[in-house]
Amino acid sequence: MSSDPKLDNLLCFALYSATHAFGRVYKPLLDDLGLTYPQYLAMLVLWEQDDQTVGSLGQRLSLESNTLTPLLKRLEAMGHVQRSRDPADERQVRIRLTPQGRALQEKGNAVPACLARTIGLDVEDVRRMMRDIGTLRKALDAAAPR
Amino acid sequence: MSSDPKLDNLLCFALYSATHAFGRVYKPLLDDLGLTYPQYLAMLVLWEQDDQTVGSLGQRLSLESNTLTPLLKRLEAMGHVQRSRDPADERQVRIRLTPQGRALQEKGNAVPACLARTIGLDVEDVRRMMRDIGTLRKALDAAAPR
DNA sequence: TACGATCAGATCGTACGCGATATATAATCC
DNA sequence: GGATTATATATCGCGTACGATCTGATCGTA
Repeated sequence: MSSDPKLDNLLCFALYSATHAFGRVYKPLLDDLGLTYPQYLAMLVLWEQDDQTVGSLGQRLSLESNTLTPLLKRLEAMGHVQRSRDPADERQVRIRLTPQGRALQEKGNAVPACLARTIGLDVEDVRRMMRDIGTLRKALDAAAPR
Repeated sequence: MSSDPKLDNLLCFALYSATHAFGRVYKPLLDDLGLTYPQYLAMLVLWEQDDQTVGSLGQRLSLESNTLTPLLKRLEAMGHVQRSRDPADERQVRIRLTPQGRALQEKGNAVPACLARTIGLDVEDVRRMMRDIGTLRKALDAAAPR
């Protein structure tokens, strides 16, 4: 009834492949900061809102502690964040930016704009894609309940 | 001059996050086939065109031998493909489907349609996203020459 | 033909993602 | 208040991604 699925017809592959391509473009810029892409995302979240738990970071990034804990330990080893148990609830670990981590924000903020210039996308196209991907996200999250 | 970049405004994060969400939806279906998502992509490419080199598979998937070699060895260990040096050019390794690997295609072909039903996306939306992501891909590839 | 350059894969090390499980703390219920 | 359950994070194992490097095969050219 329907023809065989081809790689190039699959939305999932288009996304998968574009995501990796994005990573390759980000790489040289993030090398300047000494961060990997996921580390940069975590720092972005902390720059938006300091002093968060591992859980709230994970919710923001759709990542679990099994991914975040080692990543955050690396950020701590680099001196960008400080990890400490919340005295009020010892189960939680609060992540706080160090002065060094806060200082990195200036360089970090410049990255997306620099990238936008490099890639040179139409603003309206980007807006439309953000909307479409948002719709997709909702459908995907509904299909794979946590 | 411009405000600080926020996670939710970044196209790269939308893509990154949607890609992972897609993976979560694929997981249970691919578990049935005993394949991971990248392994499934490799099989898709081979179902389209059997008897390819590691390099041509890599070009198709935008992956290098450092990723593909172990992945293909796993597919070989599972009995889905056969890896052998090309006698005409011993540098190349040709990947061929085994009867078992070919037999898997029937189940494999059903996956995307099943997924489409589960997610229930509008066909026109998908078409537009494929176009937009194609444009993006070109811009990204131009910005990060191999 | 001989030798340096190039090419195709493979190997190694690091860092994600994530399923499964462990551990410790808090909340709940008799 | 003591046992049970739930919650937050950590640990472990496996499979990608990918930079850097290695190995072996082929090509170019003198």
